[in-house]
Amino acid sequence: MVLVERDDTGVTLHDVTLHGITLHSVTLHDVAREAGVSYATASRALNGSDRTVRADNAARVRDAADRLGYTPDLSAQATARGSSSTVALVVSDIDDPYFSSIAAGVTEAATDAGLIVTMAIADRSPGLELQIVRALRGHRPRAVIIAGSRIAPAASTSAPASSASAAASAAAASASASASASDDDDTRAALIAELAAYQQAGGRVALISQDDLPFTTLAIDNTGGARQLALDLAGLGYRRFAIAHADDSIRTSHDRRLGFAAGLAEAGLPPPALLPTDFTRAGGRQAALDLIARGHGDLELVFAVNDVMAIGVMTGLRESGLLPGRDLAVAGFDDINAAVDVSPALTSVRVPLHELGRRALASALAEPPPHTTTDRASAAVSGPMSVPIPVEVILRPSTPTRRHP
Amino acid sequence: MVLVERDDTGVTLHDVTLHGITLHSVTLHDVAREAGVSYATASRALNGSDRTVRADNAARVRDAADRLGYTPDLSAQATARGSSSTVALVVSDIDDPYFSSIAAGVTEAATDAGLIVTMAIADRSPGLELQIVRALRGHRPRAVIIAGSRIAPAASTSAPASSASAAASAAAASASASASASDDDDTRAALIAELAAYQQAGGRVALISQDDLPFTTLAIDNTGGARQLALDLAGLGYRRFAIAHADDSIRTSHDRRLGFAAGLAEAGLPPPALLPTDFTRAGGRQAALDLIARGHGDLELVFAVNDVMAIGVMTGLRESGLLPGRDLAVAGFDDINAAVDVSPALTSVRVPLHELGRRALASALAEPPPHTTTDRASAAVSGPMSVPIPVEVILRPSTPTRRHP
DNA sequence: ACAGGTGGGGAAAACGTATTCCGGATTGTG
DNA sequence: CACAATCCGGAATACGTTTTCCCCACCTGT
Repeated sequence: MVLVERDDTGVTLHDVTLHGITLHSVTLHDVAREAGVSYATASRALNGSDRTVRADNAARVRDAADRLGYTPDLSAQATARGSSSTVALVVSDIDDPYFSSIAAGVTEAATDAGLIVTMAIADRSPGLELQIVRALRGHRPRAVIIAGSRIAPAASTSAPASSASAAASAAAASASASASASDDDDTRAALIAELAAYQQAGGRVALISQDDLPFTTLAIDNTGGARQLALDLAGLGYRRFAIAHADDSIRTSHDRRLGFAAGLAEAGLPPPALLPTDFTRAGGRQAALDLIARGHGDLELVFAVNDVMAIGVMTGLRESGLLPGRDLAVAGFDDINAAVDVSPALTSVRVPLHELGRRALASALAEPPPHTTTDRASAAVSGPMSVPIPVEVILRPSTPTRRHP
Repeated sequence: MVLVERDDTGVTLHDVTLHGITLHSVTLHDVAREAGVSYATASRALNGSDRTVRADNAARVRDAADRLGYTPDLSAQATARGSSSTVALVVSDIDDPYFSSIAAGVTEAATDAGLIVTMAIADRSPGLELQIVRALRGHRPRAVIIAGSRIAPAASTSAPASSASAAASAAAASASASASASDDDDTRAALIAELAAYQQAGGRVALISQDDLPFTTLAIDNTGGARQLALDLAGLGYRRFAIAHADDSIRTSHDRRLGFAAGLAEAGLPPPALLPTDFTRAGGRQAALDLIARGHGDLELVFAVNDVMAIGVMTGLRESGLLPGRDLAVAGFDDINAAVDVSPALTSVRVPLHELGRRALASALAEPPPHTTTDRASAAVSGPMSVPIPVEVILRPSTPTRRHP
C-alpha cells in the first residue's frame, strides 16, 4: 500500500493574484512541508547540490514532489543562481529553409546541453535585430547566437555597377538597403556595443557568417566555396556566366560573388555578367525574367548566391519558356533541403547547416569566460575566434556537362 | 554640459561568481544610486507602474539607466510578478516547412504582444513531447502552443490493410509507431494531465490540429479539404486514385485519407488504392518507388496526405522514369511554400500556416482564466473551444485537366 | 572517555525585482 | 490660516529559489 495519508489542510495551493492573472502553483515550500523536511533540504534533494542529503529524506522529498506535481520555478532559480538556462537565437526568417536548418541544429544542441532556446525573428532588419538583442539581454541567456545579421561596414555598401544589368533593377535592389549609410553604421556600432556589454557581463556570443564583427564567428567559407564552384563548372565546360546577387551590404552575397568571379578568372574565363537583385526567391525570379526579357545572348549558366534565389531563377526561366538545366544552367549556394526537390535538382555548394547550428552553440558555450579584472580599461573583449566551416560543391543535373559548341 | 560627475566608487558592477560562471550586471540598485533615488522609485520610473513618479526624477532615472546600460532582469521580474513574458512553442521538426511557417506566425504574434517565444522540438516523439511540456512548465510561460502532436487514441491505431499495398511496406510504416499501444496511451494520458495541471495553474494552452485532446484547438479542416480536393480532381476528369498516407495514429493522415475517400465516394468513383508509408519526404518517395515497381496499372493520380510526402512521390516517380503531372498526376496537402517551386507546381490544399500560428497564440491568450474555485472537484478544465481553420483547394499543373480516355 | 572530525538538517541571507504601506511634503479649500 | 486631500519618495516585504552559516549528532581514533 503506497497511498499516503494526508490531512485535509495538507496540500496548500496558494493563490497569487497579480495583474488579473490567477496562478496556483506548488512551491518548494509545499513539497518540504509534505515531506516533513525543511526548505533547504527539499532544495538540495531536488537538484544536484554539492551537499548531500540522507537517502531516506531525499526519497521522501522526491516522492512528495511527484505527488504534488512540483516543477521548480525556473525564473526563481535563475535569479537565485544568477544565470538562466536558456540560450537566445536570433534568425532573420525562420520560414527560410536556410535558417530553419540552423535553428534545428541549435535547438538540438541546446536540448543536449539541458538548455532551452528562445527565438526571435529579425525580419532581415538590422534595426529590429538590435532591438531584439537588447530585449533578449533581459533574459540573461547563457549565450546568444545570431544567424544572418545583415549589417556590413558602410565602406562597401553599394553594389558595383554592371554593364550587363538593367540600371532600373540595380536601383530597385539597393533601394531597400540604402537607409542612409550612417544610419546603418550607427545600428552596427550599437549592436557591437550591446553584444560587447553582454559579453562583458558574462554572456557568450556566437555569430554565423559575420566575420566582420568582433565576436566568435562560424565562418562559412563563402569565398572559397564559390571559387571552387566556378572552377568545377568551368571544368564541366561552361564559359559564359551571370551572377544573380544581392546588395554588397549583405556580406554573404558580396563574398560569394567575389569568390565566384575569382574562380572564373583563375580558370581564364571572362568575368560574369552581374544581375543585382533581392536576396530572396522573388529576387531570383525577377532577375531571370529581366535577363530573358533583355535577351541572354550566349549566356550559359547563372549562379545565384543562394539556393532560394536559384530556385527563383529556375521559376523565372520556366515562366519565360526556358528549361533550366537544358537551355540555361543554374547553380546555387547553401544546399538547402529543397535543392534536391526541384527539377532538375540544383547544383549547389553544401553548407552543413544543421551541424553549423550545433557548432554555433558549442562554440559559444566553449568561449573562455571574460577576464575578471577590476581594471575596467583592460577588461576588453576577449579575442574573437573564428571557426571555419568547410563547404563542398555538389554537382547536380541543373548543370549538366556541357559539350563544347 | 551634460556630463555627470561621478565619484570613483560610483558605478558598482557587482560580481556574482556562481557555478564557475562570472556575471557582472547592473541592477536596479545601481541605477537608483546613480540617479540619486531609491529602489522603488527607480522601479516605478522604468516600468509602467500604477504609481506616478515626478517628471524630473523619472528623467534622472531613465538617464541613469541609459548611461549604465541597464536592462531589467526578466527572470527576477517574472518571479516578482508571478508570471513570465514568454510563450512556449513545441513543434515536431522546425526544419519542416509546415512547422517553420507556423513557428513564424507564432513568433510574429508573440513579438506583437511583447512576448518572446521559447521553442522546443519534439522530434515526432510523443515521449519527448511530454518531457518537453514538463520542462517547459518550469518557465511558467503565459501560454503553450503545441503543433503536431502525434498522439492519437489507441482505438484507431493500426492502418487498415490495403489490397493494393505491399505488406512489407505497411509493416515498415507501422513499425515505428507501434511501441505498445498501452504505452502510447499512457503518454497521452500523462500529456493531458500535464497540460490540465498547467492550465489549472493559470496557463493557456492551444493545440494545432489535435482536436481529440480536451484543449483549445485550431482545427484545420483536414476532412473537408481532402474531400473537396477529391471532388475537384474528379471534376478535372480523374478516375483512379491512390493515397500515400501514414499510420492512422497520425490523426492528420487519418482524417485526410478518410476525407479524400469520402469525396471520391461522393463523386461516384471507386475507392482509392492505399499506399501506407512514412509521414515524410522519404516515405513519399518510397511509396512511389514501390508503386511503380509493382506496376501502377491504370492509376491516374496519387494523393499524398501532405506536401512533403507529395514532393517525395514526385521524386520517386522521376527516379522511376515517369514524369509527374504527365504520366501520373500528384496532389498534396498543406500548400507549403515549396509547392510552387517544384515542377510541375504541386496541386495542394492551402492551409494558412502563418496565419494559423498567429491565431494559435491569439486563441491561447484569449482563453478565459480558469475557474477559481476552492472546490477542487469542480475545478475542471474549462470547456475546450475549437477554432475552425478553413482550407482551400489550389489546382496547379501537377494535376492537369484530364481528357477522357 | 574525550577531542576532533564529519555528515547533514535548518534558519536566514542572498538574488533582483514589484508592491504595499507609511509618512512627509505640497497643494487646494474653507 | 488651518485642515484635509493629494502626490510621491522610501523602507520593508514579498516572490521562489539557492546558498551560506551555524549547530547538532554521530563517528573515530587515541
